Amino acid sequence: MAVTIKDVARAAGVSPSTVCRALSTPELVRAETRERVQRSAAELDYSPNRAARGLITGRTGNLGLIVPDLGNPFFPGVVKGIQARAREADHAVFLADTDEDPAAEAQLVRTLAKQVDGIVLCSPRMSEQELRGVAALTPVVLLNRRVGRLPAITFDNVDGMRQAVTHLTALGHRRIAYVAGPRASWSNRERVRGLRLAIAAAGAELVEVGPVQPQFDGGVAAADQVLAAGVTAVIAYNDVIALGLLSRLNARGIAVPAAISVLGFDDIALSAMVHPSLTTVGLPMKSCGRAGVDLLLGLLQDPDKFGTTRRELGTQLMVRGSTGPAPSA
Amino acid sequence: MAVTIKDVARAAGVSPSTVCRALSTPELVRAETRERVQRSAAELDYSPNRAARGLITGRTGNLGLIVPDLGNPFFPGVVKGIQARAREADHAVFLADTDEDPAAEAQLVRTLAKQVDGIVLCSPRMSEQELRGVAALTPVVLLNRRVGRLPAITFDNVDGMRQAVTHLTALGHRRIAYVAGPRASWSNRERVRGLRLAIAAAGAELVEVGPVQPQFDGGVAAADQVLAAGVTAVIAYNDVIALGLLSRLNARGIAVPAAISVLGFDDIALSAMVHPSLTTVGLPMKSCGRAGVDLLLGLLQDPDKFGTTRRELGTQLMVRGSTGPAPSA
DNA sequence: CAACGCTCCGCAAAGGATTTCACACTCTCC
DNA sequence: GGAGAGTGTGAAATCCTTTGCGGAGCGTTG
Repeated sequence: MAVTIKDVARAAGVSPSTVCRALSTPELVRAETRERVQRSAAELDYSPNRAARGLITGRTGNLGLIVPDLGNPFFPGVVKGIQARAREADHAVFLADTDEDPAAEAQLVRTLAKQVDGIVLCSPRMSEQELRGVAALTPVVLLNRRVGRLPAITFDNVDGMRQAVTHLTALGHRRIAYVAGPRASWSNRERVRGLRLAIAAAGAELVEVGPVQPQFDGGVAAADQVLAAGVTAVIAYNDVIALGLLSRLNARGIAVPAAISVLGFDDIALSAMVHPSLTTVGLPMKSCGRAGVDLLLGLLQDPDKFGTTRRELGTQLMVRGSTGPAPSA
Repeated sequence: MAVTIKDVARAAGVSPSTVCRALSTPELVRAETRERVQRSAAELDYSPNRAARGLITGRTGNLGLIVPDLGNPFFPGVVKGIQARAREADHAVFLADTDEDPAAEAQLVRTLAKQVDGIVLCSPRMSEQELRGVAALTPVVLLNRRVGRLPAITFDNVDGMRQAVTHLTALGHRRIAYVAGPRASWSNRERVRGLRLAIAAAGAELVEVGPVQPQFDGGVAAADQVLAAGVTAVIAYNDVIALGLLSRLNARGIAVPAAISVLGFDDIALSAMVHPSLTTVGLPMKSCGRAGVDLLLGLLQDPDKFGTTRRELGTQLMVRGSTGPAPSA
């Protein structure tokens, strides 16, 4: 039923070999023949069966993409970037959502490994050891995590925190709370590191709250501790937590930013839609996805390319309505 | 490098044919042999090359999934449902995001068609004609859209609107605005239909505003028209528009729900996180995804199964903070 | 004892594309 | 005019798995 290389060969009056060459290495076939073949292929709307090709070339033209939770608005941005770049490179993308289950991650890599040329692992939750294990199975690129010398795209969390703290201290805040994300999270550790550096440099004071789940309810739960800590500003591990904070503060009748400033991380679309809108450290999610695919495809072309296998992307503070001058009291 | 059926055959001291049979049709091979083969396969961690299998069986074990925009929080829910169900059935999922481009949809179907057993089309934007065209290429299931007799999973929009209007009229609202989504949207047409029925049944009055883009800014843009219409309640085509409404109303100092009630559609996660939280008609997104995969897999097993190729899922009004009694004035 | 039937397994073909190798042909140059 | 180089094409092998067909071996029956 589907049109095969033989059909094209018959239509063009040549052998399958020639069809293959005319389409994949045109310079090897005489101009006249080439055109005849290409015309026949176009007329029949022929495109090679990728499975059959993969069988012999060893390349499938597919990429795997594993994310912890599509429901977290951070990920769709990354996924879109990956999608777009992969399509440009004529690759299809297998998507798998692990529901935040580290065990499922490793399992899925193993399953996908045989069907793809490489896998993009988005904010993987599994241990370093497991990660090295699966990296031995198939080419892998890490997004938003760094482990040893494995290829990875990350954000400059430290500089992001510097921007955040600079913004807050410029507004007169001297005592700042941080609502921590999961201890196992690499990006949380990086953000804490950057935060401590920036706080120390500014001579300010830091109060750490948490860790909490990086979800709305985590922020809700942390809000009262933040208030009890007597700070004038709070930085959340991510925007979703910050939104939870805003919600609870609002419910308790605390004015934002008049009484307390709130600052998030990620710049998910939602952040601009709430009231007050959320000041946040923006991460280039789409670029991250694109860069990840670029890196992976590069690695596939030239497997021993060391050196540029890791990239760090810049961040940008988005100042909105949830931060303001420290209360003069 | 990868372990093939021959490796297993050698290890077990049988032919590749026997290995294949022992693993896929165990009853055809003697118990003793079967166990030996299965043990060897397990030891070598063998699993059949799906591309090679697909080449001969004609089934790839892959499904395609096309969504207009992952950034719209409605879709990740559906995608997660699809993911989960597909994985249970041991199928992998190709994901493609069209960025709301109807032309890309048709193109992607054509590209994916050869690599998958069937495709789930999520809220497709393309025309009925194109839709029928691509349905001829490969088995297709529609989600959130109905066209002729094509297999489809939809929501009971009419009943959803009935619930919404019943809720509002019970609160004393008599004059209600509707902010319409895109004219080309099937679900918008259905919602309008249900709305008119319910409004007529309740003897209330309807003011239609829009259509606007189904995005935050669309809601922002519609808010002032809604206010000018002198209504006491407004129903939005979807939650994202409703959030835009809330934002603009808040900016203009209009109290919600004291001065005006706002009601959305979809129940995206965000709706519960804003202030006031959004009353909305909840759609079972995950179930929708699961049902779509079920339908598709059923169709693949038995291609001539007419009758149960279309399902409509119930909706559930989620009453939250954005709706209240009509102002007594 | 011969014939038949059954079970279990191996051989070989098939599926679609790529690639190596060899063949045929043209052209050049001695 | 024939040897050699170079170009363009086809035949056949290969990738890995599945499956129709047939053969070997054994047990049963007339």
